[in-house]
Amino acid sequence: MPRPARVSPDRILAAAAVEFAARGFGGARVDRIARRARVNKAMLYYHFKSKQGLYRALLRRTFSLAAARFQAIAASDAPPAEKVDRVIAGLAALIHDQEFFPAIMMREVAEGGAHLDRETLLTLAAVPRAVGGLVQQGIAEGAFRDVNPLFAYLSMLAPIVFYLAAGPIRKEFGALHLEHLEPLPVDDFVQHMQETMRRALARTS
Amino acid sequence: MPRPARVSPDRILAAAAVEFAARGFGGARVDRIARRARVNKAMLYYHFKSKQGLYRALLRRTFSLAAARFQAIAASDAPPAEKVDRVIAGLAALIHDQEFFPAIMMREVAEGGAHLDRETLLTLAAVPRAVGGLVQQGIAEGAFRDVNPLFAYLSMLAPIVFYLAAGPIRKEFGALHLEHLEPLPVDDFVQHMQETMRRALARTS
DNA sequence: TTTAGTTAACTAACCAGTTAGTTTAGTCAG
DNA sequence: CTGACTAAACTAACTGGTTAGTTAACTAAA
Repeated sequence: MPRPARVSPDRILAAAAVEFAARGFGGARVDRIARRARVNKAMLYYHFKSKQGLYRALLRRTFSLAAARFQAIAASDAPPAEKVDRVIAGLAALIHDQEFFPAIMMREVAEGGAHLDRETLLTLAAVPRAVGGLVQQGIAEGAFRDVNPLFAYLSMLAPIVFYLAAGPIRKEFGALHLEHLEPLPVDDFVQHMQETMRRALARTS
Repeated sequence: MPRPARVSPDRILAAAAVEFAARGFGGARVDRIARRARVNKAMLYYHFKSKQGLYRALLRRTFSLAAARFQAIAASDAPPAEKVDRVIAGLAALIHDQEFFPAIMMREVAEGGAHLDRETLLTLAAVPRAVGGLVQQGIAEGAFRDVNPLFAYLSMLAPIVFYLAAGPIRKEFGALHLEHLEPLPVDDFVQHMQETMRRALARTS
């Protein structure tokens, strides 16, 4: 029988999330992740084999969480417009629990998936597929006008990711006393995006 | 009189743009930038003092270009709705010329402006201010409904930046034969965002 | 001669990954 | 029950390659 782990890999993943979100794959330091997780660096290699392996494990876990959430919304029997509302609010809620998500998402997009293997890419792809499918169904039902589902996916989720990733830099602006760039409640922005998408997808112009 | 530079700092900036966009500040290697620019590494330190100095110079140049473009649109006498159309198309055009822009922008947002000094932050802030001002004017003129200008800025530009930054990763998806994620013409997406924003900002629901 | 521009070679620090060895929990023969 | 045995969990110290930044010598134009 294997001796139960005293150090859960979850603690390493949590520390890795902070480090990768703040500095990116190339800027992240394995020693720093180990120190933050209060774990010997070799334990990290014992559990995840390499820096890349750790990174991929983190992304798979994160993206599958997001995809599951959106698939559940798509499978529900709410009207299409309400599903879109829930997707937008759901992403904001997901990010509330997983603060590192937007930064890592934006970095990985910027990097062109350079550190991802086939399996991780497939997990990531499930996210736009779930949302795109939900939009397509709304079009088929006649609830939405005829838009490209991938376009709709991007126009509803990119602003949320951007807004929440930009929290720290808005704080920097605040320190410079720049008007009109003060932080505002997340819920207000969620509502704004819900209204925007309702108007963007409505069949009657 | 100073001997004219045989190696223009512009070539170093161009090489730096590629490297920083592809790998981020932490992942970028100064030697690689120097090699790509066909310049001795010491020349890079001669002109830009440090890796950080080079990075900041690149961002200042890029952001001031974007801000100037949007300020010109804001100052024109077109109707507000058309100004928004032009801002969206203008960003896409800017990125067409400066392919590295979306990746660097997304990374810097993710990093919370960690490598930026006061001057560079002010240059960056000019971008949302120009666009936000244009929206506010539209509201004052009664052409737009009452929305938060910063929210409008984010919802119109984040999807464009995201879409264009995601080009490489969409290519990866394509290699895995994932349906509905194939690359589509940029102009189609620009049109989609113009229509989305026209609907989102229209005063009559 | 002065000064901006340029270079190859150097260095001190850093960093991903390894290794060799220790501890601990569970197994099982007697 | 018990003590030898096993394998997973864990650690401190190390290694070899890399990296940002420096230096000192050189070139050529004014």
